[in-house]
Amino acid sequence: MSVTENLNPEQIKGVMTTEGPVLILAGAGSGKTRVLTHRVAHLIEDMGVSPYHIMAITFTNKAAGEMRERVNNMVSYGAESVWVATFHSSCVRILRRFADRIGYDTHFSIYDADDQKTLMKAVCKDLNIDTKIHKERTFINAISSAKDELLDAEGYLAAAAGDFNKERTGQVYREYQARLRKNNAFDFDDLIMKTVELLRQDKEVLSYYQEKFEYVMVDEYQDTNTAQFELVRLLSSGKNNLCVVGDDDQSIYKFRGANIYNILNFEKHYPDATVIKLEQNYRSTGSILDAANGVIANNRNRKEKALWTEQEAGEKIVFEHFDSAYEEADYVASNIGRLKKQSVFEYKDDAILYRTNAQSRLMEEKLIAANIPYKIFGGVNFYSRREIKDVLAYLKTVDNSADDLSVQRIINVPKRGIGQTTINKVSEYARINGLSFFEAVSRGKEIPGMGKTGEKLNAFSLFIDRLRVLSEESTVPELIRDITENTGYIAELEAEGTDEAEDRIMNIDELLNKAVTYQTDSEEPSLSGFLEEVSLVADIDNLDETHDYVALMTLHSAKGLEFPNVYMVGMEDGLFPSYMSIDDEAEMEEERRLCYVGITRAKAHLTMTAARTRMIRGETQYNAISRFVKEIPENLISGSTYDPNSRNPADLKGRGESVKSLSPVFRKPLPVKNFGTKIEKKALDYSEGDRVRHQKFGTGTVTLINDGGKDYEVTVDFDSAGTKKMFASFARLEKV
DNA sequence: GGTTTGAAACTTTTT
DNA sequence: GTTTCAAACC
Repeated sequence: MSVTENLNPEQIKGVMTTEGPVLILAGAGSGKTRVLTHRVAHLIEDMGVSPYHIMAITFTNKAAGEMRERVNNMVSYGAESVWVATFHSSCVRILRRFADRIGYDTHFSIYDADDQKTLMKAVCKDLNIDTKIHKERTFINAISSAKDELLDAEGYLAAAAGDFNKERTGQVYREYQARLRKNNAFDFDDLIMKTVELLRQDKEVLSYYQEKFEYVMVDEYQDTNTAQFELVRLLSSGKNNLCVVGDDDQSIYKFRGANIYNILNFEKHYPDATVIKLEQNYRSTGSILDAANGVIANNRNRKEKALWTEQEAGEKIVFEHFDSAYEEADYVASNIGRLKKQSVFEYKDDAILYRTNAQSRLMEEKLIAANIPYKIFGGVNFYSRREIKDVLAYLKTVDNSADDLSVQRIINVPKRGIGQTTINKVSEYARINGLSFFEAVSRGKEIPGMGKTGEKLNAFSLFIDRLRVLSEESTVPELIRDITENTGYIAELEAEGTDEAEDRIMNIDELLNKAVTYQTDSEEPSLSGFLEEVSLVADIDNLDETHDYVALMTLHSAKGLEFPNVYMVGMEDGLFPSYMSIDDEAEMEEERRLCYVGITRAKAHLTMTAARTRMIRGETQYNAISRFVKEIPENLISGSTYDPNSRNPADLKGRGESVKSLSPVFRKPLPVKNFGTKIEKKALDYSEGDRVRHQKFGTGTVTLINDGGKDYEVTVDFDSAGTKKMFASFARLEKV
């Protein structure tokens, strides 16, 4: 088949312009993956380029997998030799081969956010920094940003001169980095930065890759950071055939160091660049597209473009406003159920998108109640569960005994009678003698003052040594089985007998399944390879085509996906846009881009919802309708509770005005729902100064009663539970 | 050395 | 409302 079949003229230009730097500005749903895959096929089939010389970098494994599959279907043979990988796994691949050239062992560990925090805690302790005052996270974030900008510890310290706080961070950075080095470990940011360091330092390695990668393509270019840009620049500067694809309107990872100027200034970096704009949208209906355009038009800092579609307007966007987040979730669940029953949409057509992971809980509850299958992506990562991290720590210990963090995590899991005191002694011994923690453990009996515990240390090190021998010839699943059985880890959980313990056993089984899959699917299975795979997968990578469930995820995770029927929930100022970004224009624009991403995920139908009251961290919040909803042209919106002029109920309450008299939405009776959260104002049988009883907090004295219009807000000074503010209808206080 | 309990912090987004 | 962490107790 011809590679230009079914492509529009601009797409064809993107496919055919193979030489030199190319910037493809691809609006949402404009077929950028199509262009990229056809481009690869064109290079191989029509131009005779060897697949070995082609590189395509993506952000997620899912995107990489899709591209590989589609290329596979288009070219006759050799597609598997194309280097299609994420930024991080590309770097791991390079480092696994050449890390020894920058002073690391190629059996390195990869540290995730939890590991970083543990390590940082130890660093702060050593430097006598009180983590109550200076949070580990603050240091980690500062170091991460520095690494995104390719600034090492010495550079950071040099730039910090005179600034006391920055100097402290610089010292923390230096020590943190020394520890990573000692543990033979990289954190996520290191993977990129150290690869750049390797390529800059070692001309041989650099020219090896420059000669290899004759054609380099980068997807989601708007989300690259400075380090990633430099990596791409280095790798592609052999033949200088670099093609980047992105959409500045979908840049949503500034907080992670993404540098939007990489795309905005691409033509400055590469003055001879060909710029191609893909503006025809093939995904969404006219209404959805107009809504997205209406919102994004409010951003000032963007490249002008006009996304258009040949599709009809289709259905209007539905907006519904509820009294509480419960009612909101209930509406979404019953709506999904109804559409399924009417055969309008399958479950797999539906996605519920939210700003924060915490919002998933309520949705989950209502979906369970409605008996609707669903799957939550993101949130608590499978690989960050305790039992999984424990098993992985064993594997990391076997793979890289210099990884003190992993050794210390499992040396007393399950309990072996090796406590903190012993660990401190061993650490001290290791430090004095310049050994790794594990080496010190092996010499446990030599450590002064160790006594009987020395035997326990010895037994542990022999166990690990045996595993290490075993790992030489056995498979990863065998190794995991050996660990969980011979340590008594599973037995301990079984003995516990709680539901939670059962869940943990199931999770370990799941890990075992993944190991089996890895062992059979991978060309050259190895322990390092398995550990690498589990470190670098994102939850979203597991969303497949054949599923039969509703997908729940954050707006961030949804980038790059599409669904026929999308619900954007929690459309409230303070939640989305987040209160964190409300008085910063740049951050507000990023939130707006996030909204744009959300809207453009929808193909046929889009519903937005908001709640007047919502519990956040145990406190009730009052939020106004998101400004983004109001930025959508009014004629595109329908919905029984839509009122663009509705005001924040909290503002009204403060001035003692009745909410009812001001906001027309409140006058419309909402359909009565048959669950117990409906707010109903009833006369109270107690007043200020009375003694009352609460189910949970016990007895107390009423100090204040506020008329909030719809409900009374009662402040009670409890005898033992302190002062609490609550709504009368929820609190069900009893006069005593 | 291990377990229990209560306070305190946390939530914006993640490869 | 949940999770994490330290102190106090066993």
